[in-house]
Amino acid sequence: MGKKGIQTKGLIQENAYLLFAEKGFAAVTMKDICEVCGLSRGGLYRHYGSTKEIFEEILQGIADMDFDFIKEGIGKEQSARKILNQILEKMQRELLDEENSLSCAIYEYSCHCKNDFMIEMNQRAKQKWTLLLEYGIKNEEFKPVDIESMVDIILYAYQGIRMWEQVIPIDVKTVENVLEKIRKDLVGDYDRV
Amino acid sequence: MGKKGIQTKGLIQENAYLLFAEKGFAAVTMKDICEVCGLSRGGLYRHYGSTKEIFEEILQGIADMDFDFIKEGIGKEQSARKILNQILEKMQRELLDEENSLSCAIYEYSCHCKNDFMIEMNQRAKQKWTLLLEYGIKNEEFKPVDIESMVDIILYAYQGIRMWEQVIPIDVKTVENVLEKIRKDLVGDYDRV
Amino acid sequence: MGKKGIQTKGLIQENAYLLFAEKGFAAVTMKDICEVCGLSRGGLYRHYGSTKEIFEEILQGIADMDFDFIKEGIGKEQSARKILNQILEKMQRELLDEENSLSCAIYEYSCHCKNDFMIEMNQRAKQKWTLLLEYGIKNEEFKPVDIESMVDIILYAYQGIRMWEQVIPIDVKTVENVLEKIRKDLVGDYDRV
Amino acid sequence: MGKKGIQTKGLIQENAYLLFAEKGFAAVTMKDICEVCGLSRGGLYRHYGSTKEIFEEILQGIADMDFDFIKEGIGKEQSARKILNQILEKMQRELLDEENSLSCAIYEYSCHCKNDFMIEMNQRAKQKWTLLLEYGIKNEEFKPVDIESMVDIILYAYQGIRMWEQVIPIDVKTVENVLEKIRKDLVGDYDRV
DNA sequence: CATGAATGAGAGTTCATTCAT
DNA sequence: GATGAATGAACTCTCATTCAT
Repeated sequence: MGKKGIQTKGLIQENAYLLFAEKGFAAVTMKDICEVCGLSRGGLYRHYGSTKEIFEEILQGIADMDFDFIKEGIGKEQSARKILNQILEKMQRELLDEENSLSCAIYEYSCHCKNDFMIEMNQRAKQKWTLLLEYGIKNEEFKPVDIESMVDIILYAYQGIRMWEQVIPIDVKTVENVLEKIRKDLVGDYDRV
Repeated sequence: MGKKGIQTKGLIQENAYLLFAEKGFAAVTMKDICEVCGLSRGGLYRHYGSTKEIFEEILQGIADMDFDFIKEGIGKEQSARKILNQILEKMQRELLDEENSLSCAIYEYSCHCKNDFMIEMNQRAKQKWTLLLEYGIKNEEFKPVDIESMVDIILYAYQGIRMWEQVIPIDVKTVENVLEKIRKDLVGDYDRV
Repeated sequence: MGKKGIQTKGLIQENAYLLFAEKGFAAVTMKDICEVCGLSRGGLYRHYGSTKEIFEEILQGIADMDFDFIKEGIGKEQSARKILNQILEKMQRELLDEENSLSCAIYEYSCHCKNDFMIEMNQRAKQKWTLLLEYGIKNEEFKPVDIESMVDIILYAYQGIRMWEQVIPIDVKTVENVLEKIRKDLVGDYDRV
Repeated sequence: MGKKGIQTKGLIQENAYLLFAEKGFAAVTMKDICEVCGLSRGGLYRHYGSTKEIFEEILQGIADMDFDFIKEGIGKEQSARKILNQILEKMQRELLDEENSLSCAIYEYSCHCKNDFMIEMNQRAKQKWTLLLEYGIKNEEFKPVDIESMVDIILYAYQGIRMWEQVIPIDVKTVENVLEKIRKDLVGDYDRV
């Protein structure tokens, strides 16, 4: 594939992303994508054979950008509380930027095209949180919670909000409530960095 | 509308339910519903003008069957812990019966047809849990948690699982973990009814 | 057919008339007629098998009410000019009451269901005018015009206006122009009754 | 739009014209047009979204070819009588070629899709005739008739025949009668070019 | 007589997909 | 690589028409 081809693929991904964020997965047609990309039918098909294919490449791109700073932080022997705060802040930012969220689309995609993509994503997230909790508890920075339960509730509450905010208006307060409860469950009331 | 008509509407709802549970909302066509109901095109259109219409009637039916036993329980001055256990058991049953869950469909529907239905459902659920927590705390059956945070995390964790179990395999353990954590946060380790 | 049946047929004709006047012939469906009559499908079909059937009965009713006062007038040896004025006034009234005109519908019907109905109507009209012109010329009340040409131009100009007023706004002036020219061609400028 | 597209549009217009002339406006479906054009459904929709759209383009084409030789003739200071004879001959040719007349279709179209197209066509025609009559009277080639009445009767009689010949058989004689009367009203009996 | 449920044919419309240019 | 014309399948929706009640 030449330089031009790669460029066009990039263009397609960018425009398709916005479309998926806006309309979900199933409602987006190849025709729609042609239009937002200013590309002809044949032109699009030269690069991708279906919306599924395009979507999967977008997902792959996202997965690759995942937050690796947990591992990094632990490697650098940073404070567990500091890492926790960073994550919670990142989560908050994401939860409040509902606009450009692919949540709907990802969910629809997953329901329709059963595959292991989501399973992997989920496992990765679980692993990271487990790592962090073990690290924090070992260092006596976190309370000795039941790690498994805690990780489960963190992840599903996060995902729950992430998805429902597409459907019902969720105010900042709710997001703060949930994140704050997580923080308290882990570090108690002592402090807040 | 005669007796026959009501019967047919019921038939349509039952069959459509299964279809929506299986395929989500958007992927179901009027034609599909015709087929599963053994009804002709015109016959179906006699009763419903769109999948949306059918889906909304199904949702309404569900909403009407909502768990009112919280209010009842409080009215009868039952133990808060007993009520809690009942709810948690109900939630568990629902979470483990992923097969017939409309979660996907509801979510898709909500994303595509923005309306107040979900908002109402959410508010109702919040109200009920708030009621229960206030009641339990007042009676000193529950720990004096921050009610708002607790309710938020309960609901979103529940919804998070409910939805993601359509996408990734969730084992019984996870469900138990989450529900158990909720129970512990409220009543501590003392007992389990 | 019982009394009730005749009543219902009358009801159907009245309501269908308005519908045909409003929407033309082809655009009216049996369903539409059911609705305006407040009748069920089966109920309507008991009386008429198609819109064509209904329309033809309506037309028959109209044809029967045709202006027979030309013959009457001549029989009573009335003045030809007086009869002419009566007819022209009647035509004017009809041309100005475009609202309830079946023109569109009749035309559509005729185009689609070629039959002799229109031919008969046309011939009858020609006969009557010919009669009147012969009578008037014989009595030296009318100028000695070429009867055939005159009758043709009268009838087609009338029909032309009748139809086009459904499509373009025709002002009173135009109607008066045309009718006045007919009068002048026949009786000259002497007088106006 | 490429060369191929323009070709196809032309093909569609030609074939659709014949269909409209045969069946009127409303009775023609997109499917019918597909068939006569030997085009697939999607292929037709590529170019036109509805029969209305196609019909309007055909009408536009006709309007553009309108008889401009009145203006030309006057510009070249031709004899008014000569111009009149040309027009009358053209009208006669049109009135006798009922086969390919869009009259029915235009009328139906106008009844159903009220718009200014017909009004414009009508005004244009009136203007031209008025121009000619003024010119002829000024040059003392025509009798000093009342221009407005005369124009009205000419146009509506013409339209009347044009439309009714779709419905009732009109013989050559009738057409000649009407046109001859117009000629006589204007130039008298002196001569015939 | 009248109702309204049901059938089935057919029109409108939209797309994924292919292909000549 | 890219264009846009064309195909054909699938879906939505509307009716004429029938029939059990």
